[in-house]
Amino acid sequence: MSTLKSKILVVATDLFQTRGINSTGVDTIVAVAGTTKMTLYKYFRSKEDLILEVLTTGHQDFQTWLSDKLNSNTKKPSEKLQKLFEFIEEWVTSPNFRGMGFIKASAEFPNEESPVHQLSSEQSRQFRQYISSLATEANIQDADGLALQLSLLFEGAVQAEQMKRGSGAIKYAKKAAKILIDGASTH
Amino acid sequence: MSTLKSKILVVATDLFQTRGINSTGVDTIVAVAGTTKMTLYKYFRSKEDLILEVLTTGHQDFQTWLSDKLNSNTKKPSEKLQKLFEFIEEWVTSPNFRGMGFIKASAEFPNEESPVHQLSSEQSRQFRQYISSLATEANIQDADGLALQLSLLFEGAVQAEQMKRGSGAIKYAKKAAKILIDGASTH
DNA sequence: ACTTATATATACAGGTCTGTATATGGATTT
DNA sequence: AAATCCATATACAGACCTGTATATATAAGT
Repeated sequence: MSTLKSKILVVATDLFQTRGINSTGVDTIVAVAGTTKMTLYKYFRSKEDLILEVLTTGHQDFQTWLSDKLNSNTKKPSEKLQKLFEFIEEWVTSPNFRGMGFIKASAEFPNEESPVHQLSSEQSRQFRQYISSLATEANIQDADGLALQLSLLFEGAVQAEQMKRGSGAIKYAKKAAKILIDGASTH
Repeated sequence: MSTLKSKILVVATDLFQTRGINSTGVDTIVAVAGTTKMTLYKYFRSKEDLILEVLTTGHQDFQTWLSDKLNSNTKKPSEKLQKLFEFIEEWVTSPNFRGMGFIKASAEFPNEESPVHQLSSEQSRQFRQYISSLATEANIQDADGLALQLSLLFEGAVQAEQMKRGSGAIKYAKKAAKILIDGASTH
């Protein structure tokens, strides 16, 4: 991938999170990225295309990072679920944390027919599915139910952390997750 | 309050939730409300003022509805916390549910210096504080901690329900809340 | 040296947005 | 009946937005 294209993606990701998607014009993006609109529209057919690609790469980066962390630090399948919020905490509290893309995007594009909303919704579903697969590997009966509960905690904590950095929400989310996991394991 | 002013508030509340705040122009609001821009700017100094008032009335309505429900249906303080998610479920699944204002607003106005963001953040804090007071009345030790966890579940569920109506997220949030409350009560 | 690809600089068309200015229509009050 | 208030209708200024058109520079490959 061209360095300019990835530069635009990085800058857009940052600006979308810190200023909002609709409030960030393409002029601002190219100015910060140190290029021009002509170049941006060479790599992206429209602003909507840019938004979709920002969401896609952001979600891929997160999913890759998370599953790599889980696979390299745990051996038994049952441990992964327990360690999940450890790494989520590490991710949320890292200095370059910029929030979860699909949470903001779905708020700014509430229309269900919007491609941006549809992609956000799909990414949320995928993440829940991933947690559910971890729960299934850990021999938990209602894997989907637990996955939904954990994803609620996750999205709520990210929301809180986006709202106010250093709120400590993720710490209490981690505690709550442990209680819910332990509760679901015994049944 | 003038009927026209309240009509504008009702219409704006609905449009902000269904189309997004920044994507809804004042022209659209007055057209749906059946009035003109001149009237809108008679009652609201600016669009930002309108947004702030929509948030304020929406939050007041919710808080009033919720505490009235809790006060009229429960006697013992310890019951209120248990019944909390019952009524939240009733609210979320009601046909005129339009989401929680401050959750969307904070996503669309991420800049912490923005008055809209500040009000959203304050409303989130107030709601958490209310849950904490319920927990304190129920003799729970770490009332603030439990309140934070419950608010994460709440905001996550509302987020999920905003994303996809009838997702059933609130049902699992209710179950999770019961587990967390019971766990916090015994210690 | 010549061509080709890539990025820049700049301007602009067409649309939408907020907020205001001006003039007019009714209704109520005095 | 006259004056006052309230809402309407319409137009517009100024700013911002996306996306494109045109012309120029720069670098690399043949």
